[in-house]
Amino acid sequence: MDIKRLEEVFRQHNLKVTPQRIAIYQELINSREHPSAINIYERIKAQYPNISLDTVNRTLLTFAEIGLVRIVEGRGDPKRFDPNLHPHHHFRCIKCGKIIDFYNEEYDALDVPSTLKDRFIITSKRVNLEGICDECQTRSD
Amino acid sequence: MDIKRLEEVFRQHNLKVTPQRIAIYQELINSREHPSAINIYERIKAQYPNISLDTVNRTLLTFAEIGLVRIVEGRGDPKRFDPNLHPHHHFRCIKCGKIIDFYNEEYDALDVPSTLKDRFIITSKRVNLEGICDECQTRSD
DNA sequence: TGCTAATTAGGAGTGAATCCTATATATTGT
DNA sequence: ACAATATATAGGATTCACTCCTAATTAGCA
Repeated sequence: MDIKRLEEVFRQHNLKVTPQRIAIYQELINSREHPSAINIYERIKAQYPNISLDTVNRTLLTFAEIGLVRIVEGRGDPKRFDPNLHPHHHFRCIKCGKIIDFYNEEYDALDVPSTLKDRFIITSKRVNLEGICDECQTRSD
Repeated sequence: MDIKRLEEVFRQHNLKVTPQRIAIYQELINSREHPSAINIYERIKAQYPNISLDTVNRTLLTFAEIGLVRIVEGRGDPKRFDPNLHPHHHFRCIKCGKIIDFYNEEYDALDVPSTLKDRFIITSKRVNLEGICDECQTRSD
């Protein structure tokens, strides 16, 4: 998504186009590792030394609300954010915490059981894999 | 799992059989809502007024390590615990946070893509659904 | 029953996220 | 271009969920 389009999305949701918002989004799409708010905050300080962590956090949550990013599913540690809106799934390494996107049409096509579909509004369906990544397998610790 | 069997599991892992450990496990299996450490702590205080939150937390993490419970996947809020070791999946309500177990053989039988199987050791595979539960749909808020 | 290592209680400390409020800024109308 | 105003931000205080530390206790064994 280019900046023009991003500004459009902001305006569609009555959000002002601020340099902080744009910088935060750019930092997010330029990183492949599903960063946390603090990751983003640390990196963005080079460009905006006075930016506050609260702004980064608030902005990322706003992005999640308007569907511009997703909060990655995990186990209670710092929230991590994902700007990839294409259907995909995650593998998470239980040793180093690395999260890897993967695509799989069989997973995308899974049906939701009708007992659930009848009772709940389903907004998201993801397959989450966990295990030990290649690097952590060879690392001697 | 009855107490006899539980004590056996503790001993198998060289964990001492303490009344706190037993009470925490019982509290967990007696609740259907995937409670957090603080939930358990609050409830158990009726029985053990002096139990410390640290004990509850530490114990639950120990249980997770030996595979007696699972930490539920979520989005960075307090960790929640699940004593159900049968293959199952979760629906989570994005409004009230309720988590509902469901069983589905198609989901259980999903293959892991070989590109991942070759590279990583897979220890867990879960389908996570999200949406709005029946109660939150009718609730007027 | 006494010994020893594991466990616990309670309080201090930490890290992430949120709240508060005065200041600054993006947008709208003129 | 400028003023008005509603939003957003910075920075600090606060809250929340753990996690660490240490002295006292206790389970399990000899």
